[in-house]
Amino acid sequence: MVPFGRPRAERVDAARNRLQLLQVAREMIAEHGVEKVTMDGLAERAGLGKGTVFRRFGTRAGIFHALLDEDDRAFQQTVMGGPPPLGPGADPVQRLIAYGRARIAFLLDHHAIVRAGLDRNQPVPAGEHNLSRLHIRMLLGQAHHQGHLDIADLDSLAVQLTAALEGPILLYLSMAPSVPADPTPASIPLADSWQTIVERLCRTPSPER
Amino acid sequence: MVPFGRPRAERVDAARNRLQLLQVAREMIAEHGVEKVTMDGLAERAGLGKGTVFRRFGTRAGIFHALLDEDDRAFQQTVMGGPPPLGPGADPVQRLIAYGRARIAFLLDHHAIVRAGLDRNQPVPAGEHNLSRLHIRMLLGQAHHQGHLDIADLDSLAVQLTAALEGPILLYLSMAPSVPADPTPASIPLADSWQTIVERLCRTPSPER
DNA sequence: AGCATAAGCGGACTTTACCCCGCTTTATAT
DNA sequence: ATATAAAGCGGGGTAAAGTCCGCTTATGCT
Repeated sequence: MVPFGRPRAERVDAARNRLQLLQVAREMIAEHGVEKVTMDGLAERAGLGKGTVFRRFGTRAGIFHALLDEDDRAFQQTVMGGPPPLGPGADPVQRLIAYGRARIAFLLDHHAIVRAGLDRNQPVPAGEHNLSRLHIRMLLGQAHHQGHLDIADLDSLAVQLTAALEGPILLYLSMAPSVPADPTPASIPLADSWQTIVERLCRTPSPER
Repeated sequence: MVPFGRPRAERVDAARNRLQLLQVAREMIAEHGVEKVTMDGLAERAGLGKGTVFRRFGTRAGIFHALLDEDDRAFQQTVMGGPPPLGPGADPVQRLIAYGRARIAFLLDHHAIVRAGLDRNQPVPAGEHNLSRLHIRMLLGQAHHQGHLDIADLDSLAVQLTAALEGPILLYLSMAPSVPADPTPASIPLADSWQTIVERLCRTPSPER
């Protein structure tokens, strides 16, 4: 009588609508940019009611959050299962450096959506299970275990490194509507100084720089 | 005919209203918290029109920005002219560490206002003339000049250190409406790992830790 | 197949940030 | 002292986020 464990799978109409809304949202972003995506407009264009949109995503930021999640999954795949140094197998310090470079590129690629996903009520899409923070924390733990690092409070360090990595893009980078062409040039100084920070923090065994 | 240089000083009625609005805003924050400060409510309680509020502050975030500026001035004073190691006179690396500790405490003290001042349109109160970034940049320059630091791109490094310092509070720290009592305990791990980062980045001459 | 129930749905309603523009007040030049 | 132009002021108007609640539909059980 009470199907306890599972909260009853998502209804098929709900799933269809969710996908539909995400799809329409991407179209609207491609056509007019994130600023022009309104809840009313999205609902109307998808042929649904506004209540439905809010039920699925809770808040405007939630839409962009869901959008980012889709793309993030591919990124996580290469981090968790791809080839070294990004994927497993390489030295943890090398992986940290590679992760930072890849993450900066990813965030710049998606920066419009990332920023639209910020919500001034509620901390950040990232409070507890921020994947960057978790991954950085894990690599710090491994580095520590292998003797590259002798620091006590790895948790706080991970928080601050995550902020150092993502903060510039989330907070400071001009969100000028110009998403001109090549995000790479902007990313290089950030990536280089990320590498510097990591190398100095962890006495890297092979300072090949 | 055209008083070129100066853009004609602020009118006295405007100045009076500005102070009045700031004062009333503080009262409303003290009574019901930042969330309850609405533009209409503020205008009405100050006995002014809504248009006036927007003219003075441009946006809701602008109010909190102005409020923070007032308190920030005192903080800057102690940084620019107070006793070492926060003020001038101490070793730049020691000053960096002291600055981080002081800044974390300041931000936690004001975190409700700080967060209310964030605006999802427009980068951050901080894009170009973020005082933290500027101060950090200056101290890095001094450290470099004194040979504590041999890094090329001090500008990017300053951006990332600023994010490491302020990001956790701006982004990740739970903005739970509970601003319970003593923000200090939360600040200590952050401050300690800030010190760690700075010390490792700059070959501190006297690692007294 | 039929039924009970939880989930989904829609759109009117409320709240709030922000815009606009005609009127008033202040500061300056003569 | 008076004229004039710029700045300030007010409050009604718009748009968009988010809430509510009665109606509809899928789902799982028998």
